[in-house]
Amino acid sequence: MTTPGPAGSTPRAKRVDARRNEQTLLEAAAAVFVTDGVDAPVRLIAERAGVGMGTIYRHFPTRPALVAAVYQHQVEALAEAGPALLREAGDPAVALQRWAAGFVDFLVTKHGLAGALGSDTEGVNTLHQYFVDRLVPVCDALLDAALGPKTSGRVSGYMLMRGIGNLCIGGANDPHYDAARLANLLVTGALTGEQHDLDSDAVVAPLR
Amino acid sequence: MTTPGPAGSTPRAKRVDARRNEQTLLEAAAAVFVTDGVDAPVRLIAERAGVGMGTIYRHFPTRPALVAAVYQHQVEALAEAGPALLREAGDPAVALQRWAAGFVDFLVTKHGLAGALGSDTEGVNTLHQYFVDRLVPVCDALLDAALGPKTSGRVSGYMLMRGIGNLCIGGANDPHYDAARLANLLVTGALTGEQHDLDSDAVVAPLR
DNA sequence: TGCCAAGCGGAGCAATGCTCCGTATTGTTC
DNA sequence: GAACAATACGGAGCATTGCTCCGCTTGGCA
Repeated sequence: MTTPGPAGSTPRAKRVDARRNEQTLLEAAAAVFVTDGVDAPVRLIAERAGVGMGTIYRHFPTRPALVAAVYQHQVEALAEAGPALLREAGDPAVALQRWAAGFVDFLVTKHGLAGALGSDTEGVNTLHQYFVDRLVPVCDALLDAALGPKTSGRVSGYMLMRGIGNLCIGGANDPHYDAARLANLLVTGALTGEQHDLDSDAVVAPLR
Repeated sequence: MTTPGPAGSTPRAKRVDARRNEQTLLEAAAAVFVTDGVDAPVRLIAERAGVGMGTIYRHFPTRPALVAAVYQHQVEALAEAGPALLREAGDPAVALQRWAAGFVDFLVTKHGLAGALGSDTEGVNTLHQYFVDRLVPVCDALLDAALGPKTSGRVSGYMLMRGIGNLCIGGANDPHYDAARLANLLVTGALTGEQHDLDSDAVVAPLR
């Protein structure tokens, strides 16, 4: 459904200036994201690309969509790294730890990406959606390999990834915060299994 | 330094209308936070309190400061729950797990609090600061009790709390996400200790 | 009662994501 | 090569934020 495809009348290819602008925009956005972080204003990207606001929004329906497009390659690489690690590493648990480390590194390298990923507003966050669709199956496969076939209580790849993603928020500006370390601990916890005897009500009651 | 104190000439007590407005504002803010989440616009709070924008900003220098003031009681309760749990529970590890569960419950109950907490912009986020000052020592004490006196490699209370806080971001709107569960796993990981053999470069290299 | 510091309200500023529409460019058709 | 849609472009403008500024009001002391 994403490629034009020969359904109905041929929808006529994009004009060359359109294609060129799309490319220019991707490059400009990538550059701006490096210098100003993923939260850089759209206007800045437009200016850098020598293009108007409207042009951006014709090519990318929303801001997150642009971000998703910029990082598409890297997400792809990460997705492919999963099976590869499983082959190379002897222990599937190690493979999972390494893959998680790679994911963390990717997120913290791009300032603010993790944060942008987390804002699941309205359920129509393209960025979030794209990451989930592409990477969750990979993560699930790693978990399966490490813990055996999925049991009902086991943590899902989706949860683990969202957890890691959230841990990567706000890492910069804070030398005392180490997202990689925390993610490692989280994965360790996921591999270890859950402690089940908690009854939080004792603590929680006085707080409401 | 926060209370007027008898340094220099007595600075004259606040006027009654000012005190009344401050109280009204705290109540209005609490109410709005419940219905609209912690991210509710300041204008809305002012309107609800029947008060102008300026009044809010005279009483609370910045938006996060208002949020901090609103949740002061609960934070206090959570801080006091730490030592209590340590006394009651036989196992310090269990005490830590329970305390963490209470922290999570507090954060997810208030829509968006965790997110507001995370935005450490400019280093002058009162909200963040307040939580850290009051709760980190408690968390450290629990960790000490569970893992013995602090060793160089051990995760710090600060990191653990920030990690848990981040895990609580975006929990609502997503039935598949369970912050409490992830936090539990993270604490389990922290109690278990770290896996040290990761060499993320193998995964990471192709991503940059 | 008169005075004035303390307090108040809300218009206004700057930043941001996104939309709208008049204008310019492209590529097809003759 | 010229005419003419269809497509694409630019950027002014809208709505929403957090926060500031300043003229007016009011509490409380003398």
